[in-house]
Amino acid sequence: MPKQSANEIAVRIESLLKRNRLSVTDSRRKILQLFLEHTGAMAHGDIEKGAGEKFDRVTVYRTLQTFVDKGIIHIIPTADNSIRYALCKDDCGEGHHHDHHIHFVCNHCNKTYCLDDVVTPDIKLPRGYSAGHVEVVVEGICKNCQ
Amino acid sequence: MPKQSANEIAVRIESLLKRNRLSVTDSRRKILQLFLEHTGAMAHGDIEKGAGEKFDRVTVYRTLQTFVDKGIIHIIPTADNSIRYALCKDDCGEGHHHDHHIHFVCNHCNKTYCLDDVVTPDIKLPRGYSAGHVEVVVEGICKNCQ
DNA sequence: GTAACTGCAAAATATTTGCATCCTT
DNA sequence: AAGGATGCAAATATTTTGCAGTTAC
Repeated sequence: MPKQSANEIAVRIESLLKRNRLSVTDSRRKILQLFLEHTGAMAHGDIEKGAGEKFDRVTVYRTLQTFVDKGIIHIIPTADNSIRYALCKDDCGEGHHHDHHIHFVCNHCNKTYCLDDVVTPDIKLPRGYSAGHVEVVVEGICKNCQ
Repeated sequence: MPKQSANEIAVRIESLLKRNRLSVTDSRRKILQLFLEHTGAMAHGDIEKGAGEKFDRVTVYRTLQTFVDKGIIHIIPTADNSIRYALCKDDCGEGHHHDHHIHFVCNHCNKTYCLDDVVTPDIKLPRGYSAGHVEVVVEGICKNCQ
């Protein structure tokens, strides 16, 4: 991925918001910026802190909820009641997430990654069950912690 | 599965606790009973209510934590911050869970099932990542809701 | 009898809601 | 100007901790 100028990033953020019919506000810009800068997924707390203590916790809750609803970010479930959020690929939209990649949680650095190149497998279910979305979370050691 | 008498169940519960070096107390007995009676996984709230308003919320927290530590139950992550718990197979023990089955959440009845016969797939990770536990949660319509 | 477990109170956290004000369009 | 978004206060809900009393072994 080529390094982007600050300006390119700003444009990208703005277009992402406009495409989703959201007004372009400071908090939304900053939270999206965080997601773009950050490798891996972020928990609510990361976002609150990462944004430079600038805005209210309530705004973070509302902004994340809005982004999930619009398909801008998606939720990665974890076993410890601390869900994490990550950017969706561009083909997600309101009401329809299309994320078919798996997620990876490093046991060492505790980061969560979207492995966009690893597609969720087909799961053969017992008779009578029909599958919708498949969520895969692999836990292990990431490439930076080997 | 043959229907078990109340007595058989009581024996089973007691042996499960003793095998894990836990003292046999009322709350533990009742919570395990709930798990055995209940098809599918339970959230914290289900357990609190299900047990007949009998014991403290704190006891439920502590009991569930103990059971997870001992490998008696396992956690099923969800995307909505409401983790669920389900009984492990008998070969799990303290410090080592061996649950390789997938989980299924029904979008209609909202129950969560352990599909013990469906084994988690092998996931081919990018170079540099090494896999430990793989968690798969499939969302769809269960056999009772078709 | 001793260690382990429970229940209560209270603290610490996390999440949601209402409303007045401010910002984007 | 109008609708949407934010920030603050406060209401709820959730989870954790300390401790004294009770129970299992």
